[in-house]
Amino acid sequence: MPANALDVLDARGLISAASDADALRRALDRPLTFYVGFDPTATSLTAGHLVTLMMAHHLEQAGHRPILIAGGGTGMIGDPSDRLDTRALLTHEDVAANVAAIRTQLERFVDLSEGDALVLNNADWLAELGYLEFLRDIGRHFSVNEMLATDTYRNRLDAGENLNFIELNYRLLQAYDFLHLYREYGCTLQIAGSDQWSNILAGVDLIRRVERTQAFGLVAPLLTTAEGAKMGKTAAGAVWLDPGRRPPFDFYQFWINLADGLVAQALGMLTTLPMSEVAALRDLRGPDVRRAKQALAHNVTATVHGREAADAARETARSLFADATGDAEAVPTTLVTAAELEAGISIVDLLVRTDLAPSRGAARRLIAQGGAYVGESRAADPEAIVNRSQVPDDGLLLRAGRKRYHRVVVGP
RNA sequence: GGGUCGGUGGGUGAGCGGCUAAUACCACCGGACUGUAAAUCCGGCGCCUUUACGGCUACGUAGGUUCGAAUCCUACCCGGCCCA
Repeated sequence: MPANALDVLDARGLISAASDADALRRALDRPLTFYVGFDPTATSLTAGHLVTLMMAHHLEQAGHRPILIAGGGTGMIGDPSDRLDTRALLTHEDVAANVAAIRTQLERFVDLSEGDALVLNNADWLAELGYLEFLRDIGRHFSVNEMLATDTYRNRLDAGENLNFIELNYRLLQAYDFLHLYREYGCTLQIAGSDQWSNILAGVDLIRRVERTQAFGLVAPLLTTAEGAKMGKTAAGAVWLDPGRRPPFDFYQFWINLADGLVAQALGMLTTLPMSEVAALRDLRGPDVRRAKQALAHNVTATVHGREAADAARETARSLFADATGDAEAVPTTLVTAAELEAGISIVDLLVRTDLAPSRGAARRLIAQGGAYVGESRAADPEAIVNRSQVPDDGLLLRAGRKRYHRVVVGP
């Protein structure tokens, strides 16, 4: 008899609230169908989505059926949760493209190849809703007083920010999704991050009122930075799961560079390591915390980008930061044509080309402040030119600051 | 629809005719120290360049007044509050 999924999630620190824990535990004794939604606001998911993806992963492992919703319908609206500003509306085309792109990423976490796991687009049922019908059948179950009393909406009002009608309706649509999935697929559990708690409860309530059935909600704590900000974004941009937007090596490095205080939590929530191993890693102190970070980074990178990419990232990181053995295979690479190199490229241009500097001015600044390296040597002269002869066959390694690396390779 | 207040750089938010590429704080970047961590200290943080008391662009949008405008005027767009 395998452990109850609720206990598995709880042990990993993935539960922040459950709508009726005792009844849910009983329900999880037998296979059930659960769902989790993702807003298609970009062509890639980010590190911030990992928490719910892992929840789904563990539930599936425990024998439950996942339904993953790429929210093409709700994505048209924009979730106001946790935001004080109004979201920009996405076009139909954007949403469709994003949904398609995200779908492939979901497969990393949930096995869609066999069994009856589903990926659905809620636009399929939301788009055909009749307004009058929706108001009459669904809208009547929602109290505006109650909605305005919840943090999500009250914060907006208290802050003197605009809250438009579209956003007020987001909750109804999400609740309707849950109802629809219950009716069509027998889905009785919705999971998400804790910012979705009240939206989920709205769905649970709706199902109870309309179907006279108990459904459940389960939310995970949000991983936050040391400052309490939502994790998953850095100044350099979001931590995309798409290898094209955030190379696996950089993704690995993101986890290595995580603040110590977050490591214990992240090990439980985001890795697939057995809890016995997690417990041991959590006991590490001082410089040894790096070992925990390596385990974290490798495991998460392997989940997202595959074992091979994770191994390569780890080897490269070791050679760059530890022993300087091994090679820098996995460092993000930019191709520069032989012709360009024959003519010579200024170091400033190269820093911009490789995204190590956002502008030429920033590149000059970087050099002036002593933060730019070409190979092993610190670049002192912003006017310096890099020639073909300076680029070895395996590429010229550029460095910005202490730990941002990029390689230049002679291309066609 | 009426009244009123407001829209400034990634965020909060000063400035209210020249001294302002624009105070301050946060975030961020580089250096030192370290454990590829945190804290701390130092420097930086619109774009371009021949790096210069240089050029260009920028304070919701479009015009206007002025030798000179983020700062004044007009119209429009967007938002808060009050009234309907």
